[in-house]
Parts: sequence; C-alpha cells; structure tokens
Amino acid sequence: MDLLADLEARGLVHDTTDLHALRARLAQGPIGLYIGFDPTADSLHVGHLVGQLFMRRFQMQGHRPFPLAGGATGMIGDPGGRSEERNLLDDDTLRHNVECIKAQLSKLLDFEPGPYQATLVNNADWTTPVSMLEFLRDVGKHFTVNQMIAKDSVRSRIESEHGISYTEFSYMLLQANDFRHLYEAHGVELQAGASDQWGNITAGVELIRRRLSQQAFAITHPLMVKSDGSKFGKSVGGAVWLDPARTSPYQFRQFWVQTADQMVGTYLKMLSLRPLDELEALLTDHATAPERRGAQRALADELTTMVHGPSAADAAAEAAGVLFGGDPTTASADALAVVAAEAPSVTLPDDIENVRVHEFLIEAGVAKSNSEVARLLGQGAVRAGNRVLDSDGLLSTSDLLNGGFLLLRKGKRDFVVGKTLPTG
RNA sequence: GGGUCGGUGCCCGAGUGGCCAAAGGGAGUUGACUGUAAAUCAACCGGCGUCGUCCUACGUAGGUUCGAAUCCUGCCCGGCCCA
Repeated sequence: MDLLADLEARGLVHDTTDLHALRARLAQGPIGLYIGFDPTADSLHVGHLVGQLFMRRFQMQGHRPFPLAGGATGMIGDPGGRSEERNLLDDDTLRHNVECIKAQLSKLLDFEPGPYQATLVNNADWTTPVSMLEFLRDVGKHFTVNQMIAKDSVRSRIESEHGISYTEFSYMLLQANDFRHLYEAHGVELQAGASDQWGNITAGVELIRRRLSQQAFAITHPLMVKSDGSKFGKSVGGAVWLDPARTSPYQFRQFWVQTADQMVGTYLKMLSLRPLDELEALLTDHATAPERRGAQRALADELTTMVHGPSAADAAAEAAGVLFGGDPTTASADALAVVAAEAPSVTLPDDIENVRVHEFLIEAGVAKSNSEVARLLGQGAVRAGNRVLDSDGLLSTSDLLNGGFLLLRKGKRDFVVGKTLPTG
C-alpha cells in the first residue's frame, strides 16, 4: 500500500489536484511539503494535530516537511470558515504566539539533520520585506478578481451580512505567494491542509504554474468534527490545547478517553501513526466490548505520549486509573498523591471544618463563578469523598481521606484533589 | 450623499412604555439511565461570599417619563434601494 492509498484508507484525503500525477511524483522520490498554522493563539489545540501528523506520515516515508508558522498571514486573518472579520492581533502578541507555536510544531516532527529533516519556516521572513507595489506586480497580477470571488471562502463572506474587508480578501494571495516562495527556495512541491484551505492552496498551485511554469500539488484532509458535526476540540472550559500549562496532560488524555464510540474509529485512523491493520484489530475488539473503551484508551495513550512524552502520559494514565478504576475514596495516600500531581488540585487551609467549597472549585477551573458553584450545589453535583454537599457547600474535617487529602468531585467526571500544605 | 430596514444574552431569534434578567430554539452545565460512550427524559442556564424593591445588560451618547429593550435626538455599524 503506497502512502496515498494509506491516507485514503484512513479517511485523510478530502481532495487532491491531479491524483495520478501526484502518485507518480511521489513514486519518483522524496518531495517537500508544507502546511501552514496561523498564530491566532499562543498554543495549538487538538484540531491542529491532524495536520501535524499528516506531515509526519509523509516524513515517515522519507519526505521533507516544512511546518509553517504564519507570522505574516496571522496579521491578516483567513476569511474562510467564519462569518465576520477577525480581530487583528498586535505585533507583540503575534511574535509571542509564533514563538510558542514553533516550539509545539517542533515536537511532532523529526528535526534531526538528515535527508528528510523537517524545517520550520515563518512566512513573515519573506513577506515583510516585499513592498506593496512589488507584491501587486509579482503576485496580484497573476490573479483575476473573478476567480478570487468565486472561491467558496470568499463568496460566502460576500454573501454574508457583514461582508469581507479588502484585507481579508487579500489573504489567499499571501498564502499563494508562500507556496511559490517555498517552491523556489526549498523545492516544496506539495501543500497540504484542512479542506477549508482548498481555495487558498489551489491559488498557490496556479501562481506556481503561471509564474514559474511548474507543476505543484495540493492535497487536503477533512476537518475533524464531533459526532454531531460541530467543531472539534472543545471540552470543559474551552479548547483542548497542546500547551500543558493550558491543558494538563491528564486533562488532555481524559479528552480522548471520553471520545464517543461512534467517533473513535474515525479519530484513530486519522490520528494514530500505527499501521492500519493494527487499528482494524483494535476496532474489532472494541466493537465486541465497547464498555472496555480499549480503542479510546489506545488513542489517548498514543496521543498523550506524542504530545507530552511517555512519563507524563504514564502519570496521567495512573491518575485516571485511581479516579475511575473503582472507589477513589479508598485509594492509598500514595495513589492520591499521584492524582494530586496530575489532576486539577488546590491547596487547603489547615482547618477545613465549615469552609465553603466554592473557591476550591473555581481555583481548580471546574467552575467559573460562585453563582455557578451555587447552582451545582443546588443540583447535588458536588461531592466531597462520597458525600453529596448540600446547598451551603460547607466542608467537614471528616471528609478528609488518607494522608489528609480531600477528593472533590463535580458531576461524574471532574475531580479536584485538595491537599494540605506539607508543613500544616 | 439620499431613502429605507435593522443592530437584543455564548449563537440564532421574539419582544414595540410597567407583568423583562427579557419568549422560543441551539450550544453549555447538572441529574436519572449507562460503560469515564451514545440516545432519551428532566432541571438549570448574566453577576455578586450581602441573593436583594441589588448590580450589570437589549449598538453608542444624551433626552422625555413616576417608569424605557420599547418613545425622541445625535453618533457608530450593517443590509437593501436610489444617486
């Protein structure tokens, strides 16, 4: 099975330009490929994993990946997939975001010197020096507004009530120029991306053909979605980030463990680097005994290991084992110490008798306001150990478990461990 | 530039002087049922350690009124039509 066939079997191919020519080109030898990531935040999130791993799959077959941080395009904002203008980020924020994202992009690809070494690039490097007039002459001249407004991403915005600014309208030209630059500077012949990038990517293919009279290729993968078709990667408290300071390895792993049966096969095929036949075997087992969540655990462990490393992944799994493996209130002090290090945790005062839980739940990030805690208490959703707290939310010294730990639980899945200071 | 319609809570969208923290739907949170799943049913769903004749909120700044999301004026933004 060649690379393209493998990608297709995994459901990773949404669209390609000239599939036969691309297959023939890949058979000839290593190719350079790139995917861009715009620095809209100082961390990537789980939705970006497909793209990163897409490049990884090529790299594993000897091809050269060029992850791109959009220091220039991030200043403009991609008009696709949104109904309104983006808020522009200031320079400092953007620079900070680019640096953070670069570090994350460095993790999932192989940057060791060699024939298929990954190369991190930033489109600000070649875009910033170009003058407006040069850009209009060298790039703009090769596009007609007619083709530009025909692209879905632009057309839907033109038809929306908010319209589209000239700035965002120009986005695809910048991206097209990126492709052209990488083609000339590094021999990058293939641009990949999510399906919503199709219009932008093919703009680059056309620019390369018109200006350089060369053939370049485009391939897109489907956007990851949840079972209801909504946007992927949201969890309690927002997006699931790759940055451990934003989403801890434990929470990251839990996100995948809680994947719905209906979707776990799709995610495994799109994200796992394991061979397809292994995945098929895993899914067969899963179909037989879905309650064991074998497929979810495999997915969670593999991704957590990739993103956060094996020791963090093991610790996260161990903590989850304590919390979800049986009655956690009977866990040993050692086990609870492991949990406290992984799951959201808070420091308790010396004496918790008649202290309200509110601030602990908020500090741990499982509730946003006192009002929300009050609501949760009213719904009987908060426990200390196995005791359901009543609406005043007062803790008791008798709620403490082995080793002075307090195990708070919000709903069924969110645990918070309280621990007293070692000196206290 | 002129005319006209519109700007409501996370999103969509009702509301045209008090009964409005504001119908309904979606999203979200929780409970029941389960398998850390889905589906279903139910409750909740601006904020506040004071839970109130409280604070904040119906684009924005003023005004009328005992009382305004609702009426008036200026301004900002958007759609459509005309120039």
